This record gives sequence, structure tokens and C-alpha cells, in this order.
Amino acid sequence: MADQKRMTSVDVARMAGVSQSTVSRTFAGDTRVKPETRERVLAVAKEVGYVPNFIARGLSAQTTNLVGIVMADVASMFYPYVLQEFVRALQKRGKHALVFNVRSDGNADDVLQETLQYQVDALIIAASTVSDEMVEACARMDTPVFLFNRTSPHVNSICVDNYQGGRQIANLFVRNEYERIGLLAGIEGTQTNQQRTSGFLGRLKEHGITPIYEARGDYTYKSGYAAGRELFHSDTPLDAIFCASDAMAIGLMDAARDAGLNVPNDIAVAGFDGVPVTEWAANSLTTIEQPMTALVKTTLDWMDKTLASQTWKTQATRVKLLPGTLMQRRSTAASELIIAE
Amino acid sequence: MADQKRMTSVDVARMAGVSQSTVSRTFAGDTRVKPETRERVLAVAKEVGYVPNFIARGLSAQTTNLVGIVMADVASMFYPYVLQEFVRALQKRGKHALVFNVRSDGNADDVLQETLQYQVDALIIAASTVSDEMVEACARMDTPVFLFNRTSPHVNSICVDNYQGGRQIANLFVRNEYERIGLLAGIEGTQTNQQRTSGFLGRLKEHGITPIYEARGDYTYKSGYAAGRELFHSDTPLDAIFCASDAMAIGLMDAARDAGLNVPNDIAVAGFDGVPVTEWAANSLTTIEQPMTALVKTTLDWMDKTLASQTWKTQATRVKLLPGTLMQRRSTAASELIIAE
DNA sequence: CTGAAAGCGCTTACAG
DNA sequence: CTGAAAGCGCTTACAG
Repeated sequence: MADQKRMTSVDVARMAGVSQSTVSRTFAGDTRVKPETRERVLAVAKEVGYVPNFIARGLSAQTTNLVGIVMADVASMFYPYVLQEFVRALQKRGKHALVFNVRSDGNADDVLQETLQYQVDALIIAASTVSDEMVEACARMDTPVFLFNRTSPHVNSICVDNYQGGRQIANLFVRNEYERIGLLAGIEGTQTNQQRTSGFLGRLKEHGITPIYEARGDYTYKSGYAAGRELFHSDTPLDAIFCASDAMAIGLMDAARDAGLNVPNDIAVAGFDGVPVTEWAANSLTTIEQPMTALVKTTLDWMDKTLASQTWKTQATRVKLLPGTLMQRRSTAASELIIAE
Repeated sequence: MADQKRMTSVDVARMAGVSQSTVSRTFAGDTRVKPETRERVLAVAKEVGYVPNFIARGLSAQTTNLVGIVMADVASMFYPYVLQEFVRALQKRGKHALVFNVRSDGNADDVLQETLQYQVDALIIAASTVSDEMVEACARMDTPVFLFNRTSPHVNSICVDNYQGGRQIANLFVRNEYERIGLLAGIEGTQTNQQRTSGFLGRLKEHGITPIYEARGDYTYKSGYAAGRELFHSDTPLDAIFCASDAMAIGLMDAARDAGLNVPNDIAVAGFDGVPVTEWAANSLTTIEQPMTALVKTTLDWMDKTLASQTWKTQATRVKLLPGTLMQRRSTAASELIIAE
């Protein structure tokens, strides 16, 4: 039980009677190694508990299999699932997630430097903005960058189609013949909010409808609840309201209930994101569900292809938009449906 | 804009007219470097965009500043916050999180190997079990391991005091003079469930009370809702019920509402964990709040101290329990209080 | 199919 | 205060 030092490929080589190169090749899956040799090496390695040192491999091979993931804080209810999905999917691809956190109102520059120092193979930035200089710095390090759920003309981006989602909600409202319509927008100036609301408002306008009530929240439950209190204490009866995030929509629904109102009979509510709580019985919220698995898969497939390509730095920046799915639930059910139930 | 290759300390040394050692020392914060030299090096580095390569540093210095975090999936509602807190706190300490995911029902062995190959300085395992052999393997790699929110006699562990939390809920129930009491337990055989329920049941027994209703869920909202439906369709009126997780408690409350019952007037409900949704107006759930920040800080302080110590491998394994905080909310409010409101 | 050897980009005694 | 040099544990042409 004395302090046996860490085993290295040299130790294994000596014990197996081969060269260090052969040990290395064995673990790299080099098919040129003779099967018997390979087995002998593996046997010795197993016996002494040797596994390759990825840090040394990274330095030597100039590729770490590390992917940096920069996330804003979890306030949004959506990101924890995104993060988990990335971690899992990367693991399956033999890569690993080096996770960084930034404040939701900051940009990612601060931590990007550190990420690059770990020689990550690629960088995924979710819910933060990056400066053009930083993108330049990443290019100098040969590190491709992907913006997740945000778009930029200067960075490859993957995002749900927020604009189209807003339009889908508007279409639903029109189909359900709601007339007195409200909008609870998200944080002013954020791209997400701008796209969701402009899709919604634009489509309504095409039908000659203008919302009679507009308020603004910060995407949180709390702000939705507060907006709801204000709305329901005013004398502005609405047929329906679209909230730019699920959390706000649920807050607003709770405020409605506290004000003695019934959703959807007194007011219909729709959200955006499709987080699990929207399915909860008490909520049953109509929403645009983000295609999370597809978003993550698209990002990682793109990343893999980029890493395999020699010429990615010369390729034009692209934005990939994936459609969300309208989930119609009780919060916007037409009354016949409710009765039929 | 030609493909300038990555800058190294050798390049900077040449351009600054010093040795590579001096560049290295400058970035390591070695105080022996003469201030003027230091400034010159830093100026050149900045100009050419040089930053040290952490992978090379890791290989050379035998310490990566990487901490492996192994997490079960986010089903529990609690882990996303834990993960974010760890990532943030590690960043502040100049370390970084290499995150791995395991299925909630599996143990962490599968991914531990990979973690070790990245030469992480330490390993934090949340919500998974580890085999003794794996702990042994970590010790061979000189990698200290910490179990988070689970305890083990063979691994250093940090956990909320689940047993005491269960007792606190029982105390509250007794104080509120609830007599017909129910329990919605979590997954059988999990340590968390065992401790929470045995604390609760033990304390009740001391008061001569035996629950008249016991059911079991899997910690999720869905299982809580299902248990609630069953309970409220049976003829077992209860004064109060303790659910072993917040998610189950909220599911059960929603089922109560759907059955036309009022919480707390018809039935009082208490949960465990203190996740943000318990504060939501519609829920206002009494619960034991996990001291998340303190749990994370305790873990990292312990880790830092361990890494600084030469003798940690000879020290006895310890378990650190932190008390949770009883948050009394509307779901268990005595009726007078509600009227007084 | 295998080995000897250079090299990845740092840290760190050692010498001055 | 600074430099020359060994070494961290791998990968990968190159030679056979």
C-alpha cells in the first residue's frame, strides 16, 4: 500500500516487453498493432491500472477533446436542460464539457480567455453575447465558436425560430377568435424578446389586430406574477395574452387564479420555451416548445463537421434556425373542448 | 491575416529579449522577476495575444486546476442550482468544472475513469454512488473524492441533515396539532428517502403518533400528482402530509386543488429541498430548505484544504452534515394565521 | 508490425 | 534576479 506512483506508458511498455510507442498505439486504437501484442499490452495495463493521461495526449496531439460551454445563469428555467443535454451528448461523442458561468447580463468575453487557455477544441456559448474581438481571438486559436439560442451575423449560430414561434401563437389566437389581446414582453433589447414579440405582433397586424394591453417582465415567474396582478386589478379584460417566456406565463396564470379568474375561460394564456413545468396539471400551458434535442444535435454535428474540415475558417458564417412546436394545452382551450372533456 | 501560429512562451521570450523561464515566471506570478522585466514581458504578450497554455502547464506542474463534477440527471429540480453554484464558486477560486453526467439510477464508476484521465485535481460526485474499488482507484491517482448530498463511510461526504429535517417537519405537524397524518415517501432504498422518512416517523412516534396513510413516489411532480389523485379519491381524510421532495409536494397540492380541496384548510402539505418553485405564489410550500451555498462552500473549502495538505490520504473519512432551514409557508399555515392575513 | 527519437509548451530545481 | 536544461507523458513522422 506504499505510494505507488502513477503508471505511465513507459512502465507498461517495460512490463509488456514492448516499446512505449506500441503502448501508445494500442490505446489509440491503431490497427497496425498485432492482435497478440495488443492483448498483452492491454492485459498489463489492466493489471497495473494504467489509463492514458489525456493532458499529455492533449499537449502532444494538439487536441484535447474538451469543449467549452459558456452558460448564463439558470434563471430562465430552460438552460439547466440545455446544459445537461450538451454534457450527455458530448460524452457520447467522446468529448467532454468544460463548463463556465457568466452573469446573464454580461457578455462572455471575461471567461472566454480562460476557456481558450485550456485549448478547448470548440466553444459553445449559450445566452451571452461575444465581442467581435473575442471571436477574432478564437479564430487565432483555431477554435470554432457556436452561439446557442442567439444569433449573430459574425458567429455561427443555432437558434429556435423565435419569430416564427411568435407568429404561431398569433395564428392560434386568431383561430380561437380572441379579440382583446395582450402581450407580456421580455427584457427590452434582448434578441429573443424582439423576435418573439415582433413575430407575434406582425402576424396579428396582418389580421388587423392590435393588442390593447402591453407590459414587460424579465422572463421570471415573479415578474409574470407581478404583471398579472397589475393587469387583473386594472379594468382591462382580455381574451388572451401571450407571454414571452413560460415562467412569466405561469406567474401570470397564478395571479389570475388569485384574482378569482379562470384560465382559459376568463383569459387564455400562452408562453414560450416548453419547459417541463408547462406540462404540470395545474399549469397545462400552451407554449412553443423549443426543439432542445435537435438544437443540441445540430450544434454538435456542425461542430464535428467543422473540426474535421481543414477550411472552416474561410467559410461564411451561418445561422441555423429550427422551428419550435406549438403545444396546445388547456390554457388556450376553446370552451367547447373543455366541456367535451 | 495569414495563418499566424499560436504564440508560445518561447516566441514571447525571443521578442522580449529574455529567457523562456522568465516568461513562465512572469505568468506564474513569481515575485522574483524584476518589475521592469515583468512589464516588458507582459507588454509583448499582450501585443501578440499570448496567454499560457494550461494543458502544457498541467502536464508540467502536475496540477490542472480542473475539478471533475459528476451529476445525475436534473430530474430532481435541485441539481441544476447545485451545478451552477459549483461552476461559479470554482471559477472564483481559479479552478474549472469538467462536468460529467450519469443516469440517476446508475453509479458513477463508468465515467470516473474518464474524469481521472483528465488528471482532475479533485472529484465531486453528486447524486450517485461510487464503488469502493473506484475510490481506491482515485486514491492511487492522488485524487481526493467528495460525495455531495449523499453520505458514505468510505468517502468524504457533505450533506444536508435529512434526518433532522424530517424531524423538523414532524415537530411542525405536532405543534400545529395535526392528527391524521400522511407520508409520501421517495424512492425506496435511497439514502435520502430513508433519512427523511425515518427522521419524520421517529419524531412522530416519540409523540405517540403513527401515520394513517403511506404512499411512495419517485421524487417527481408526476408521481406526487398521481399519489394525490389516489389519496383524494380514497376515503382517507388527512390533516397533513409530508412529501419527501418539493416536486412531489407540489404535484400533490395540484391534485388536491383539482379534487376541490383547499391547502392548507383541508390538508396541510410539507415538502423537502427548498427549490425556487416552492416560493411561487400558487404553491407557497412549507419545506426544509437545503443550505445550498453553504453546502457548496463547505465542499470547496474542504477540497482546498485537502489539496494543500500532504497527508490527506492518511486522514480518516468524515461526513459533514449541515442543517436545513424550516421554511413555514401557507401550505401549513394554521387557520388563524390565514384569517389574520 | 515495431522501435528510436523529436517534439508538444510549459515548470522547476540548479547554478550563477 | 535570470538562464540553461531536464522533464512532465504522450503522439507521430521516419526508418526498418
